[in-house]
Amino acid sequence: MGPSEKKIRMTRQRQLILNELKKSRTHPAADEIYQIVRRKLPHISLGTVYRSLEILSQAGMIGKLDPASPERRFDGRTDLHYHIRCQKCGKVEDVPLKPLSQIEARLKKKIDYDIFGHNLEFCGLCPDCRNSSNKQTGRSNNNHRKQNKRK
Amino acid sequence: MGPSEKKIRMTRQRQLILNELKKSRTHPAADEIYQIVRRKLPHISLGTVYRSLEILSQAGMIGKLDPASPERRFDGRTDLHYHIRCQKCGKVEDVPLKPLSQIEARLKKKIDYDIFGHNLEFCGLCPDCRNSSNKQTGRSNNNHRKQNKRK
DNA sequence: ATAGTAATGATAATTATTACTGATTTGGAA
DNA sequence: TTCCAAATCAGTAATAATTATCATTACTAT
Repeated sequence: MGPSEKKIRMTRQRQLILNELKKSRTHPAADEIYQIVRRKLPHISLGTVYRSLEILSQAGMIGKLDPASPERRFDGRTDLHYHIRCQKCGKVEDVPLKPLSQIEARLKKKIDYDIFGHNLEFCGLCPDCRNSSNKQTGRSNNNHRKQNKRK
Repeated sequence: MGPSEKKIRMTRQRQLILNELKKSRTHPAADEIYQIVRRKLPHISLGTVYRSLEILSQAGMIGKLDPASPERRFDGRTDLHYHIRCQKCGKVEDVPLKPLSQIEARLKKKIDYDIFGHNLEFCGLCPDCRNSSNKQTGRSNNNHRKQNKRK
């Protein structure tokens, strides 16, 4: 279904991580999963957990809550609007869609939360990146990482 | 408008950061803003940039693209669904809303991107947190930070 | 002007994540 | 089965983004 699904080797570690994640309803972070799986597999390494989560999510077997960039971004606009992020170059652009003005009220009727706002972000491939290399390399395409040359 | 707006002191640094952010259409990260503003204020510190961005966003004068938690979270569900995150305790829950099945097609008509998916997240206060302390302390309420006791 | 508070710059510390290394496991072909 | 190359592992070091600390400087309101 996703664009980059591969057949992966299902090791004991990956199977266990996958099972625990399927059981859980709490959307755990890597370290929480690590704490859980090490109860059954005490020698598992945190690195393995990170790698497995990445592999499983690339295979479409689990979801990432934040498929976004590693650094936080800011916005001069304060009116409600939405964004699209290019999977390849990481660029973020505003999107010409009207705000979903009803959606918070609709949700409010269904759950007992105070609701302050919402965020909608699209994920895609920008025209530049599509044209520059039509065929993707097959590898993950989050090659946009900063280098924080601290002097 | 937002829940936690305060009158803040508008220093030269904050004014400059705000101006540059208003000018920009690229949703820059802290370090990019730092690179820009230091051209006009060469002695500004990166820490000041981070602090100012946080302050300005709390005052509702700028937006954060990712008001989310610092760690990436994973999900056993792979079908399209949405989440709400409690501002106070950081908990994330699934939300009983049908997927916005048309919205990607609607956007596709307006922009020249390949679109792969979208993410919708609500921001709120869960019943537990609302009831445990009705009055907020006035300070920022992202007190949910991990400690990664490495060993 | 002075006192008190808040913000700054410089730097250190923390946290989440990724990269590296050599050992181990895996699945397919002979 | 047995061998082998490739994939994966555990353990650890390194990196990147962010936050904390702290002494100094700049505002603000008396």
